[in-house]
Amino acid sequence: MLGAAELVGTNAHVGQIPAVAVLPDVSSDRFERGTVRRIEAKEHVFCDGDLRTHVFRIEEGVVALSKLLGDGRRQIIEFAYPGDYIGLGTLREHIFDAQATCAVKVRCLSAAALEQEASRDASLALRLYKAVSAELAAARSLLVSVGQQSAMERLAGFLLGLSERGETNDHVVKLPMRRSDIADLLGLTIETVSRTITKLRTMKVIEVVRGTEVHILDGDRLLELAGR
Amino acid sequence: MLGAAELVGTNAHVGQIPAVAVLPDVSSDRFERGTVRRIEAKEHVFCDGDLRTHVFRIEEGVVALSKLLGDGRRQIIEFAYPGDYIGLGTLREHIFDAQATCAVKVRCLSAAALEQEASRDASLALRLYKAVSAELAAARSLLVSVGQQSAMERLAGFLLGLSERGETNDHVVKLPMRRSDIADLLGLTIETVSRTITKLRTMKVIEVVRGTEVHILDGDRLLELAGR
DNA sequence: CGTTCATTTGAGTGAAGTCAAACCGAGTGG
DNA sequence: CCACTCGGTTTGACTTCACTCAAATGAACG
Repeated sequence: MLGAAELVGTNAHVGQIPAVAVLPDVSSDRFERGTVRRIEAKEHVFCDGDLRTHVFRIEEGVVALSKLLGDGRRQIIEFAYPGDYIGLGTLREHIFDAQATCAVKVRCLSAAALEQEASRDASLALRLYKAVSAELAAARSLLVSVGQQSAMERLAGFLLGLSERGETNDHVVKLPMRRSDIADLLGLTIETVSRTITKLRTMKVIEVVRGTEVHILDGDRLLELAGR
Repeated sequence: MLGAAELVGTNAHVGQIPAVAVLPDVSSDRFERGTVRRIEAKEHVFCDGDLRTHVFRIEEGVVALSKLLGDGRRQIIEFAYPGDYIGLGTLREHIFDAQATCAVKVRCLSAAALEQEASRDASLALRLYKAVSAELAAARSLLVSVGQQSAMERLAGFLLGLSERGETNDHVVKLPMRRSDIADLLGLTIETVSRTITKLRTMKVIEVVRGTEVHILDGDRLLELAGR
């Protein structure tokens, strides 16, 4: 097993930031070990093309996984929330950017050690399998939305998704990301996202507080609008 | 372990079709065991909502994995080619349709037995992990295309993808699916797919024989048009 | 209080969608 | 062997939803 020292400063993009808490965790669960590291808003956890040296578990905050096209277009693949893993897979290099949308804490796990252990420990390997399966389901569901639904359907679905995941109560949704992040997730532009939110407001389906907090006034209507 | 008999006729949608070849395979590899079953074009291997009793490996032909929306809109998630697995995951029920685009042969593997064995055999679990990881990469790449690219970019990328996978030589691509399948994969309409193909023809980038065979005349140009 | 960055709103455009008709190739049966 | 059908594909005319460009508004912070 790798020592904590080897987990610090290995990624150039966050290398400048010292780990806030170094916890050489003694838990028997591989998923619980590793150092925790703080990453500021807009900083990268890793970049497209980086060697995939670590897998990260989000402890706090939200990380956007995205692909940047040559001309600046960007598709967000998913938002990773506390408890989610990023950097899983079998490729030698990352093929996406992982960028903090706000201040974030991640737990760093050595990818090599994880996979080596998984080749001996079936239950660990199965957990990896289940974790990627969940990501797969999420990616496919987003694909359906982006490929087939209107701006309104996509946004309504997005808000419902957040409210279901929500730590707080079901009809108050905190948006921990910018409009541009939502736009790039849903395959829309900032302007379309904004106009659609405005439309939902004028329809009295939602109410927006300080731009970042959405109150769902009419959940049934929102469900309809999402097409389900 | 389940015997071959238990792998036959368990799926209502193909239950009428007797297995063409019953092969109680003695291979030590779980992935090689199971009966092979023939499925005609347009028949379902499984449906959205079905219990996930089996995992299938495509032996021959192409299967479209898709999600049908209430009003008839459809998003194809991926085309599964020989060697690919469909039905992997951890959910109790399927959440997509799997439909043969042409005559197909699939090998049927009991999902329960597979997962039970994986919980004991780490190398099997790791193979499952890698298989799903590959699907995840494919789904994400399609998502980027559908979310950010123009009709021309999507179609050019699709043709390049086929030519790279191609069994035959690199600049002849067989299309084993209808225009509507391509449209539903790329998040376009039949008409847009057709018009875009026509544009590629008039640009002398491709040539189309009997609607189903695409000859790539100018691969470099096609790469450009795909945005890479 | 001014600067900066994010969001909203407005006006006009365009890429892809819709609806409708023509076309084409493969079968089928007179 | 040819006329007819039938599914799939192509083409045409028109519409629309979301994009682009541009300006106004608002919130956060020194």
